[in-house]
Amino acid sequence: MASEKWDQDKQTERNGLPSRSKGGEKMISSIAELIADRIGTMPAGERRAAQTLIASYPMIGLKTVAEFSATAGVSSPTILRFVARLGFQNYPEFQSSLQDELAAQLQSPATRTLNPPSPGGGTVSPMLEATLDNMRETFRHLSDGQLADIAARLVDRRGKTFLIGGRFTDPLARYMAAHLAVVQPDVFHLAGQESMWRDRLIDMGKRDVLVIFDIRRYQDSLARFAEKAHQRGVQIVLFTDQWLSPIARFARHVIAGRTAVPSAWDSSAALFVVAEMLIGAVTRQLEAEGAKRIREMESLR
Amino acid sequence: MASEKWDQDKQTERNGLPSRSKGGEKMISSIAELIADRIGTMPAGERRAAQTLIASYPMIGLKTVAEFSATAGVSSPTILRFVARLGFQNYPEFQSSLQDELAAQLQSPATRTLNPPSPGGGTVSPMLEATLDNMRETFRHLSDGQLADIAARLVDRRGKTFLIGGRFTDPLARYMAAHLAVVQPDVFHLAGQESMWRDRLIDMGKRDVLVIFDIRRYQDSLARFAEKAHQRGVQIVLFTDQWLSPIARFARHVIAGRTAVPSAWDSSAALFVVAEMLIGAVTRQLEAEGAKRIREMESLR
DNA sequence: CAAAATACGTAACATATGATACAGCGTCCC
DNA sequence: GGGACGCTGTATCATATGTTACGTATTTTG
Repeated sequence: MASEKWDQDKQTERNGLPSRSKGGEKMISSIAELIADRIGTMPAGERRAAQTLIASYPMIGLKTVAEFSATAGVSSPTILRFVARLGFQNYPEFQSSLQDELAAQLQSPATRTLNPPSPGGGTVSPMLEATLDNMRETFRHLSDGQLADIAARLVDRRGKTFLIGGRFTDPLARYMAAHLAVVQPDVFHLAGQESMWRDRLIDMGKRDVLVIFDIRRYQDSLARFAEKAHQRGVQIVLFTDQWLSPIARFARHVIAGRTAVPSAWDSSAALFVVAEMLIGAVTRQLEAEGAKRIREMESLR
Repeated sequence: MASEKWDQDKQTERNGLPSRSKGGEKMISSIAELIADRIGTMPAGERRAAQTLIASYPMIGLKTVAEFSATAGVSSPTILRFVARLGFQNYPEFQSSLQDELAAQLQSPATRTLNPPSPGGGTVSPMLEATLDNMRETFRHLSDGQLADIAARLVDRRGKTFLIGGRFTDPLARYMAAHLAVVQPDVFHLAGQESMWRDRLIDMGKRDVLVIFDIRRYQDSLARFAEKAHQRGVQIVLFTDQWLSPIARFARHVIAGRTAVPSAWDSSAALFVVAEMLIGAVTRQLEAEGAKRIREMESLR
């Protein structure tokens, strides 16, 4: 009776990561980091391979060399040179390493939740941390109800929607306008000279909504504009920072986002996220009509 | 754009699970369930294979038939009969299916976390969760070093900086341009008609940097532009999504942000945050000169 | 208990897959 | 502007890998 080992294969003395021998260097604990570390020293083709792998990490690396090379748009040998440069003896060894890493990840979902404790030198991590905190804080003070109200106001299509922003926040207004305009008519982004938008005031009335982005340092021109719009009965939705732009006084809805980050600039990321959610909420509510509209629009392109 | 399922992975028409043809039967959505369903009807050897796979699911299934058979203590043909009984045509097909399953899991970490749907049928929270996850994921694959490299490239002021974006991402380009233009000269945002920017190509050369934002659906016009710029030796920095815009091919640096959220739209929030960090990094490096410049600018206002 | 059917492993086979040699091309440097 | 170097793709090669055929062992059934 064959009590021996079956297809006994040479029992892979599975190596972990390739030798990062020297002391004093930074700790490399995953292939992704290894790549990030060396991507700077790679030639163009291999860098494409690296980027492709990182983009859908690590799945591509588990497929065959041929598939990998195809998605990366390079030849097979380039892929092999790439893994060789990472320090692996051959492709299967590289794949094994990826699998081990995956296995470890799957077993401890905890490690997925947050980044490695962020080494001291990291100039990025503190900023990322701050940004994430900002978002949590922003949403702690922002209920679903409020967002739903605003979304409802934007959906209620008896009037028009105008959007405008300040020096650095105008792109947010544009971003929101670009999306809203797809799902509903009468969405206008106010750009250009102050005199330009002031003239649009004449088109605005009670049933219209004006979305304003204004963070420090608040711009007088925006405040003036907001006041006039308010006088005409326009409903104002204000995106501002935690210190509240003076426009808050005229606004029907105020969204106060946290903006503090360890940088010379304030961060608009939290406001950006709120804007995206509003876009999402509006789109969802318009699903029925919106779908038709979107199809029409597609056929026009 | 709109109306696609949000975590929909482009490629892989790859057969999902084997034919669970009949209606009325219980839904099988993973290979693990499929096995649990059929393990009762399997002969001894295949059952050992099944148990082995379940025990360290799904890693063993990604290895070779030989390794699988060895760990299960059966012969290779038994493994093959096992996967055949599950309904797969051959072993590679079985592996692909496992990989797809894994990829789906990895891409929506939110679902792993098993968060209670949050009070009030909140439409907001899942989106916030997804957004935060996107950021964590994005930065997991993005090292300080890479950002520093790109920042250095932007700081190295022997050339000009051009920024451009797609239909919905152009505001990001604007946002970044607005900030960079404050701390350094020769920053240009390319807007308007395609013909407008194409004419600017003539000003671009080896020492210049072109920052492009391009996410699904990728715009041909941007790709054409990128290619021409690349031919002129312009250094391209690409902000894209995890599926990589075709422009990645020409890019010197690629930043792949996660964009999947439970909404009809893709989210650019992660890219926005990266952009802010880049702005911060550049500003920091230019501190000395920058401070002077900013003071000058202040006095001009 | 005998005979048939099923299950399983051994060994040979075909091929998909990774590895290598080499030549063309672009780039950098002198 | 010319020569050397390095990078990349094509074509070829070796082999690891999945697959199949077949004979033996085991279980099932009348």
